[in-house]
Amino acid sequence: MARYLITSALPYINGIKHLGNLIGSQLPSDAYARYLRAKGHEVLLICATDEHGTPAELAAAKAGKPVAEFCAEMWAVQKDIADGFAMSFDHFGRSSSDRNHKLTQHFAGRLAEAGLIEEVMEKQVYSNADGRYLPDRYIEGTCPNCGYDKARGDQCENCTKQLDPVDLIEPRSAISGSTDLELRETKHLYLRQSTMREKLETWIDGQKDWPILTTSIAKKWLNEGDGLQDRGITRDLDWGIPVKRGDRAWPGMDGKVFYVWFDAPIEYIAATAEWADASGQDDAAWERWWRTDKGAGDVHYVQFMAKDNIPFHTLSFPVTLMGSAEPWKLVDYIKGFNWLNYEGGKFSTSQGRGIFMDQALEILPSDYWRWWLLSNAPESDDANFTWESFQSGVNKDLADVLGNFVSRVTKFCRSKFGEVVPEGGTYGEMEAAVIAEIARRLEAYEARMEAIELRKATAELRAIWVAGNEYLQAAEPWSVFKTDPGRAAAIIRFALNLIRLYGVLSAPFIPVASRDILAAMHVEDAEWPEDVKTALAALPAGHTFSVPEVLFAKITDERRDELEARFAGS
RNA sequence: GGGCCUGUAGCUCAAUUGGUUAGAGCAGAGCGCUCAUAACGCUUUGGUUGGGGGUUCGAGUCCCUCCGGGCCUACCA
Repeated sequence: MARYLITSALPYINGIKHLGNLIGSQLPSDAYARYLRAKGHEVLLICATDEHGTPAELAAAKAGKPVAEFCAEMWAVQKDIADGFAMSFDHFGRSSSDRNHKLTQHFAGRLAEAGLIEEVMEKQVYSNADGRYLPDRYIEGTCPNCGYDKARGDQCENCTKQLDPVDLIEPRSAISGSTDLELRETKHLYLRQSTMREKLETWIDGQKDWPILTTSIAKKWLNEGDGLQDRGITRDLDWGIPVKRGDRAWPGMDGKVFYVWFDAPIEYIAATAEWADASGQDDAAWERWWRTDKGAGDVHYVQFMAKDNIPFHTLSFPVTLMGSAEPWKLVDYIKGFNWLNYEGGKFSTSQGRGIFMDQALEILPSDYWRWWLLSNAPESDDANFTWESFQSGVNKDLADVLGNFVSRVTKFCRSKFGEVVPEGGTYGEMEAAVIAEIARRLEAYEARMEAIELRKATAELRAIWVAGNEYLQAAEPWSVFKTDPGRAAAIIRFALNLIRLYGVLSAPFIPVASRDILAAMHVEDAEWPEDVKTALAALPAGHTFSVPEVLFAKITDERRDELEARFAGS
């Protein structure tokens, strides 16, 4: 029994996320957490919405709502959808919470005391028409390098040259199109990351088991050019966490807020505090997960995120934690994911291309998506969603292999023995062989889960399901029944126990179906098996069950074609 | 431009980190079974591991080079 703190990257607040976002962090973190809980570990799974920044303000303006109201509504929407996908978050927080305000200001104060904050006067583009400062990305103009007329202030998408907004010819606001822009002097706080470069590198070099994807991205930032650069951690915005030094005002920083990337990871901690508050616990309850001086020394902390988030989790956030000179828990393992593409291209919000989380739930139950996404997770490379692959995965794995196994066993039993585990007969070599096979597969399955190799884990789980069909085919209870009903009873008793075991083992990936399977078997609480032979004796003769409804309906070719056309985009 | 990842069967992926004959699932072919969601099981077709060169007793794995795909490059998050 160990203690695992697990965080999923925070989904941004400005809209409903698509399936690529889902498989990039939330879904794998849930499968991992469910597995560890089932194994009896103490687990805390944390997620939250990331609510600050210019895009949130613009999305709110577009919706015609005050930003605070907009974020509150979108948080509720995202929470509902997460519930719809059976995410087992212990807490789904908000980066705009009071807890995060306090903690973010606390960290800023500590960093300032440690001499890691520098005040810098800089020039920022202000748009009079929009009444706001514009981030580089929101300034458009003609590229001085290639003449492309929709170049952005940070980079020209046409020639990929990196730009500064002042380089643009005829710059305009990307929000309003206004050319009424001016450069204004404004003061900002910079986090002196560069001073901690060596400390970070030592820390990262000590992480021998991190994936290449993770360490290579981190090392790149540490060593490229002049090395790790200092980073602005404040912005001229209304919506955000006001710049304060602990609980004291910060002279000269009135009206400014912390940069979203400074406060977002701190929300991992704040959300844990929100969890304690919501469950009526005191500060010690969350501090034992985060403070190594208050009980977090034995915590194993795993972060899930897509690859674009890695620099912030390997560099900026650790600088915040280490720089505070307080004993905060640092991440032990980062699980990074590549991208999920849609039918060979990118998911696109603006073009309506691909599938969004709310739409997915309207089409089919969450387990269908969970299974396909997790068994095709972009772990080693970008992955590709196609309707054909989705249909095949759902129909073959879920309907034919698992669903049909449950169906054939329970229906056969009902017709020959009634809805009760039959008695009589004995187990022989055939059953011993199945027990050995499943024990071997289970060991592999557990090893894959512990290594967070989810694709490989699903392959092992599938093989465990297949073993049931192989057994049934070899044992032939439908033939044996005619000459030796007692032996047929033993076979079915064993097969019904396999169903119960599948219900237990499948829960990390398809929790709803697992619950349905166990409910059909009239099992209240199912523990993860210590020993396969014992687990396959859990349902004794005389135990009743109910033949379940069809667990997984197949996706027909017509349905697939219809969905494919519907989501093709404009 | 720079850096990183990647290329294995028609498709999606493996290959115990340099070790016998490169394996699975899907798709295809054949056979079997009839309990079951026309489901299941068995057998089987299919690869010069992107091309070329090198190191080695031995290379899918290491090195060089060429070709293809992808990502990152710090103010979108």
